Amino acid sequence: MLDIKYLRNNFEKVKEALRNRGADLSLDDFLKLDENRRKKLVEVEKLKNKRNTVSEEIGKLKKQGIDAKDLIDEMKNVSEEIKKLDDEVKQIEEQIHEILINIPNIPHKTVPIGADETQNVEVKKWGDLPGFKFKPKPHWEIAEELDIIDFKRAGKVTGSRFVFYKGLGAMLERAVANFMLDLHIKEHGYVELTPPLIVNSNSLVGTGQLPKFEEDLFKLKDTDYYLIPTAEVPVTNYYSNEILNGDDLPIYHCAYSACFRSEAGSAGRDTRGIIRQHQFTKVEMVKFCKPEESYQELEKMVQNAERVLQLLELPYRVINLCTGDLGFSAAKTYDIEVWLPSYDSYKEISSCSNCEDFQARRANIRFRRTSKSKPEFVHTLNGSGLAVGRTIAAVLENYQQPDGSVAIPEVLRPYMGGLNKITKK
RNA sequence: GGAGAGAUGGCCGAGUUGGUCGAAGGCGCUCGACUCGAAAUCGAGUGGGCUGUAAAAAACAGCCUCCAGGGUUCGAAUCCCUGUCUCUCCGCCA
Repeated sequence: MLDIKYLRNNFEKVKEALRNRGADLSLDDFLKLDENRRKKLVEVEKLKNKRNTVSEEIGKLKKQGIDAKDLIDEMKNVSEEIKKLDDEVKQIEEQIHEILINIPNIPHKTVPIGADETQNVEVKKWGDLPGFKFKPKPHWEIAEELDIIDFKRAGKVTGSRFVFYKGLGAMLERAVANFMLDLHIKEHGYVELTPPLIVNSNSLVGTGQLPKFEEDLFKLKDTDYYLIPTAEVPVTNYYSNEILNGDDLPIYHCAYSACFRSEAGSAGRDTRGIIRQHQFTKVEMVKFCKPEESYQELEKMVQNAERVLQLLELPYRVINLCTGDLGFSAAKTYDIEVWLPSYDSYKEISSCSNCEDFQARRANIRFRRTSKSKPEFVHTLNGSGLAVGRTIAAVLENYQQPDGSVAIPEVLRPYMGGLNKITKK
């Protein structure tokens, strides 16, 4: 959510920023509503002041046993008038809130201006692409042949876009997750949280998935609960409605969780394999920091995510998303894309965003620089570190051998009981 | 799921026959005095949001805020309704 004062005073600037994002929003009503609200507030506050002072007087008179009937009658009218005006103000405020809550974040000045993903800017490339001397297979074929992922039975048990990991596949899933967690906890300074996988709508508004993107979520019937689409939601909201101590910032949390996405509107995309699932696991990184340090923290977070791929020795590139490709809450986002031979291209495996104070304002997360200072909104960041399913796909494809087996990356072996290879039975 | 109790400021905790209650008292914290310094003691201060004076800061004034949302009333922390959460007991369960 934008600061209402900022919007009021930088109206044209905001409109331009939204145009760059391709967000077609009409803000025309805003200024009028805003002005009207303040006019009405002055009016009603004056009346409330009168009511407060006179009511106090009535109390005093009654204590002395003096009849205050005239004053009470007068106040009846005042109270009615107040009720009427209060309703009007409330209605206006709802309209203003409706507008504010649907405005996406303003892109940072270092974000390239562009209409869509074709105008994203590659900022880094790492690693050598595998030079196969045989025809590499896509991960779903490798996995089925090794009997480590079962697509068919998941379809039977649940439906499309679900899988069972099986045997060494299931172990690999745990290994990848534990490797990532240990790295972030022990070397990058993150404190692990195991979050609820179900959150209420308020939390989803806090991080920006609601109210605009409800169709992407799984909602639990007849409740206010949703399955989380990412651990970013519970972890960011962990500090909602709190005022943090400035000395404790920056705060780093990581969380391993399942994520649930309806994938509405992506029918037909990535239908094979484990790239696009309704349920997948992910290690998420979330940071809370002071405004002046958030961009430096974003760079560090990207490095933390990159480190996972470097240690796994998987080739990747880093992309600076352009204005037209930014997510709703993000002011700046780097995507990390891993090399996937079956796609003959790079595929997103992490997305690291600085949301500045956009989520903090929605979720009301503040901090005090010193015990005497006024509260300020923190900046929040989030990034995948990494998506586990896509990492497994990348490992299977990049580490496949001519005989159909898959070598296990060095750093994962301790997590696989020392195993160095997954072979056919 | 059934029965009961509760939710007050950073924390503890008064206030529940409605009327100077934004809220006693204590702790904590900040500043000052005392001290070579510290402790102890004494004094002062100490929530948040919104609006106006104003374009902004300091300041001042007003409004809102005692879990949330409604209601009764001239007036609600106090009364009524709904919801959320916490605790105790019973049942069930990993």
